[in-house]
Amino acid sequence: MILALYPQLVMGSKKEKDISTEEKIKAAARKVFTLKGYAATRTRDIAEEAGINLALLNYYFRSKEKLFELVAAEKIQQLFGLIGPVINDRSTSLQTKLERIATAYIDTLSEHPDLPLFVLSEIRRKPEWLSGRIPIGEMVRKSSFVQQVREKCPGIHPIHFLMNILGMCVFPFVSSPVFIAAGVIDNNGFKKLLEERKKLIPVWMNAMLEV
Amino acid sequence: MILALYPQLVMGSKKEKDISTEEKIKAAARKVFTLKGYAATRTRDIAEEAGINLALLNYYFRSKEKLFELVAAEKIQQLFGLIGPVINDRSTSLQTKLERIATAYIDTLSEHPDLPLFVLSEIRRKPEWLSGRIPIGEMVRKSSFVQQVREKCPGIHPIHFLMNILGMCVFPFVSSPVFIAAGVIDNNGFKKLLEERKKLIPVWMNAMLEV
DNA sequence: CTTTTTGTTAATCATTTGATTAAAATATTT
DNA sequence: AAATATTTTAATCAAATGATTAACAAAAAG
Repeated sequence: MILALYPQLVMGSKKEKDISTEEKIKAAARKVFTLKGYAATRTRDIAEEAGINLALLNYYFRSKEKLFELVAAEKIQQLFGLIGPVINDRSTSLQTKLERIATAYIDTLSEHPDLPLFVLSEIRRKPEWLSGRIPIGEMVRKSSFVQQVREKCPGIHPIHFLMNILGMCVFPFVSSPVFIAAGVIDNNGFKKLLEERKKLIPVWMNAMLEV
Repeated sequence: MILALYPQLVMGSKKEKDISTEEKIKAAARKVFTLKGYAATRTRDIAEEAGINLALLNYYFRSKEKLFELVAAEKIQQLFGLIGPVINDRSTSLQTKLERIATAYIDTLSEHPDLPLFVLSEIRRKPEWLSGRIPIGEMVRKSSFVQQVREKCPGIHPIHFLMNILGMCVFPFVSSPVFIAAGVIDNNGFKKLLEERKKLIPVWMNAMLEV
């Protein structure tokens, strides 16, 4: 009866308004956490961003930590969820996979530019976070992608090529603040660069695999 | 006479022991800041790591912020100082430059694996930090490297290739916690991979430039 | 309409944390 | 050795911050 403290945990007890408020907080948390990281984020920042009273945050999510874990899990899924279906698809050629990885990552990260640095930082801070979840290791090793790379280029460990394509897709986003602050390129130039890379990266990857 | 508060600022007033203590604090700050970032670092962590009283930190460096700026400037220099001399050397071939960049970065980052994520995170947090310093933009655009890339591959913006080689060198270090936590590779495998990459990256870069 | 449950707020707590102070210890100068 | 200057420490401060509480408002149930 009085056990409906922490509504998030009570299935079916949600009313229209709850969802709206809870979602407002989650959206604010996503924004602030990904922008500033866990340590630099104050629960008051999130509350303000969400336009709600600070106490509500704890009412819905109990603690900063709990709210963060929710957001982090979501973000990790967002980043790594992309690659699984592509590299495991046995019906596509290696060429197609390379094209799909490049466009999928560049398109997604264009809309969430701070996703990679956030995830990489937080996983380094707490690696066990990832260890527990989906066994990415298995998935990668048994993937059709690794199989195809191994056939095409037997002398070299396939992880090299996974690192290369991910690096070429992701690195521009983690390094863009540097390139822009350094005056090497401006915001529009960066956008144009990304469009070009969608087509260039698969071509480059092919060239590397031919070596 | 009593103006020797904050000894760091008073030239020539340093005694043997000062340097030792000051350096102990700086070394601790380097370690903790690069490992945890600015926000997650407590001055007490640094004091403990250095084996000194907390007040001494403020005695020597006035504030957390000041100490951090010292460390950050050093780390930024450490990361970007590497590339300047190489890409500006007009007496070397493009091939040689590629080899030098790969070995310089992989060797340096092998000893300071958390350097890139630290610098990238902190520059994103405060981009004006970089803007004020050395004009990297100028240096890159006028570099012999960019010149040579432009000649070899006129159709494609040279920044692509700068991003590619930096990405292929740096990305393994920022992503290694992920690959290791995910069980895709272990620590020894990672070391071996890095050794291989020193030779492979220049070869791959050449292949890309031929496309 | 009354009662009960759920959602929201302002005020407050307890802890953490960056920084300071005043005094003690150590070194340097005269 | 005495006087002075410098380094180090323990104790403390004030602000920031995550979290709670108690009261109130709104909604749902009876």
